[in-house]
Amino acid sequence: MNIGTAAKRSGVLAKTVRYYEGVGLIPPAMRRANGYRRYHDVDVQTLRFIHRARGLGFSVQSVADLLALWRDQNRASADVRDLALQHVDDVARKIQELETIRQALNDLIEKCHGDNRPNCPILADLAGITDGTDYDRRNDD
Amino acid sequence: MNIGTAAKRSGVLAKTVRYYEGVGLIPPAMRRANGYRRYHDVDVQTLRFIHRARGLGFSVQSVADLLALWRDQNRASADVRDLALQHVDDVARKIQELETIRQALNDLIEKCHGDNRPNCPILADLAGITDGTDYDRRNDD
DNA sequence: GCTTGACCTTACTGCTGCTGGAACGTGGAT
DNA sequence: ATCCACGTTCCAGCAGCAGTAAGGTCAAGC
Repeated sequence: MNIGTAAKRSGVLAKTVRYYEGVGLIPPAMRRANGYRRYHDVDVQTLRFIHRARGLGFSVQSVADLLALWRDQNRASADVRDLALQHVDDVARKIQELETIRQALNDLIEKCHGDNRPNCPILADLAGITDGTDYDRRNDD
Repeated sequence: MNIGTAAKRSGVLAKTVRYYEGVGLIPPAMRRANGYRRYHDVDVQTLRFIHRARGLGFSVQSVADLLALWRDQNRASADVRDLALQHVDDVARKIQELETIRQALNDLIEKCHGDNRPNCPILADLAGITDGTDYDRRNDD
């Protein structure tokens, strides 16, 4: 099959397949006489694997590692698990950061009237005004 | 003061200050006779504003919008609030995505023995094996 | 006067992970 | 003959900086 078919069957865009080849995530495809890349079912499987792993947020480098383990019949499942643990750790940390941000934003939003008047605790906070002054009676900036 | 001092006082790296000037987030600084950029307290205030806004995850473009509102004495606080609401929405969506990923990863990790043996439900899942077969009695790939 | 070291300047490259476009060749149907 | 969908390569661009090169400047110490 050509790249378009492999792309459709795997869920990876043809453009992205070429990119993956370019960065070495997948080996260079065999070519037909006309120069077209030729793919087989096994390649589609690999692309699906990649697609799922990327969907779980693994970096392209990590996907490369996972692929290597997948192909290694003598792998230890502990190595795969470690990769996943490392990743879930990163994800958890990222979630924490975003939760902190969300909380801070919600606090600020709650305090802001959101009307026609210029006074705004959000801007006041960004500007570094953090005292307890009633923002309705002062100039934020 | 020079850029290094402004950087230290604001928390923004000197390099980043130049970048912000380059992309138009802040106006070009006045120069001394020797070509050095010269900053004043008001610039440090602006940089701190930017630093905080970036810390809350606002994009550089959004920070530009916030800065414009900050400087606009006739702004409506509703406009600021809308920006914040839009952003907190994006953050919440991102958190949701990451939560979904985390859940999926944890489910997989839980199923994986993580020992010396090659059998690994994580790889099996990525490979698309999703039936209920006991993974201990089959070959994942 | 000279060196040292910290600071400043510009300009360019690289990072992640694609995505879009230009400019062109190919294949199959009408 | 023509058309369109598909394929090819290469180059540029997104965000938001960080790193590095190759220099200029300035104050302090000897």
